[in-house]
Amino acid sequence: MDTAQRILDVAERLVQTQGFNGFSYADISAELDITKASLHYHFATKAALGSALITRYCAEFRHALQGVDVSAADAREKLRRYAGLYAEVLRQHRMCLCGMLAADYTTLPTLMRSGVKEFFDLNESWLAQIFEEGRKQGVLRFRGPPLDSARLLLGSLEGAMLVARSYGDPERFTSAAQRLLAEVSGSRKKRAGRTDRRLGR
Amino acid sequence: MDTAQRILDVAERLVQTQGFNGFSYADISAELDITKASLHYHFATKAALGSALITRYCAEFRHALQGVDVSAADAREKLRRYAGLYAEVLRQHRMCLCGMLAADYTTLPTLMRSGVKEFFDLNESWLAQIFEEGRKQGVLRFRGPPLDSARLLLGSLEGAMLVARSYGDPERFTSAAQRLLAEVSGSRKKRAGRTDRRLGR
DNA sequence: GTCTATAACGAGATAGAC
DNA sequence: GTCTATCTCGTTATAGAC
Repeated sequence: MDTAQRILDVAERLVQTQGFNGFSYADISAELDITKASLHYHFATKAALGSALITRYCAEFRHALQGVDVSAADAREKLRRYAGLYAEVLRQHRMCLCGMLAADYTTLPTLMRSGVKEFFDLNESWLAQIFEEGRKQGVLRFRGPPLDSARLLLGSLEGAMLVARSYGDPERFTSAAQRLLAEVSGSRKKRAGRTDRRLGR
Repeated sequence: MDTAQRILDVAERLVQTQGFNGFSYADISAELDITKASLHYHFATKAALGSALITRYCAEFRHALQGVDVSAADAREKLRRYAGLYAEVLRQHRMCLCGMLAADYTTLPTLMRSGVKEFFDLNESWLAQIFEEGRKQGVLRFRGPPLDSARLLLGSLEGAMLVARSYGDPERFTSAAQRLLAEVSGSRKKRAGRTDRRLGR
């Protein structure tokens, strides 16, 4: 497999678990049995490595969102799958890459800052589109502009991940996510024997 | 003023803006015109400094919550004030101390990890109490156990802060917080000329 | 592409004088 | 309590051989 990709794989996991200031080239070097000097051949600076991480993460996320678009039945189901993407990340004991970088934000090089915002923009515009679509189809009921709901959902899921990970308890996330989806999509039903719909896998 | 407190003040701001791995004793030293060696006199290790930060932050937060308890009229108003506490932190371009430390969680010494969870526990149990009180008084309507609502609100506010801070846009937070409070407290009204209730200050 | 070797610097921390 | 001086180690990054 491509060395650059293997480096990105390890670095990605390290950032998602320890933050951008919580790992070093030495950590990657140790895991891949490649010297630090070789790492610098592939990614000259840590800033370059970080930017590459974000670019790849955005591309993969875009792809995942397209997958949700084509496979989910309606807007409500798309939101469930979207939350499922986050749940899957958390299941690997990771934080969202850009959620983590948002914490490190003020210490990041300019290019990485832009990348983090691009990720959020990408998520917000996709979500806004889903909310708009769901409102039109009558499957989602919510107040205000779709973009507001999109931002609320994005921020809330990031925060739920952040806290849940500290407790090492993914169930904290899925519980919050389910409730959040119900609130934000305007479900009115008060069912006693409620079917516990799972988020993703 | 007490030197130890001045050190804590600077360190607190640095953690809230740059993360625990994003600042050093040298940074504090430069700001206070005190040598690094002197800092070590007050806080022997960075871990000790970190633990002291959390302890003080928890105490101050506990105090703030008591203030909300005695001054706010009803449960709904208490939640608004609670969100206002977060808004005030963000206005200073800071992240919640423990929200930030939650990102650094895996790299923290054990004592600090416990402290972060204590902070979250403190918030959750206070919020759960408010939700329970609000339900009893009939001013809040929500589904499920009060603790679930508490966790949802805590995580969502932390996440909204995290994202809003990246954009340097506190309005992103207040907007999300208002909507969140409406959803989580079960307001049903669809008002056209809605009074825009401010969060705090 | 990968290596050895090393530079240049900053980190957390300590010894001991004042 | 605060200082100077220093230690040790880890950090990002480079030079140059293979």
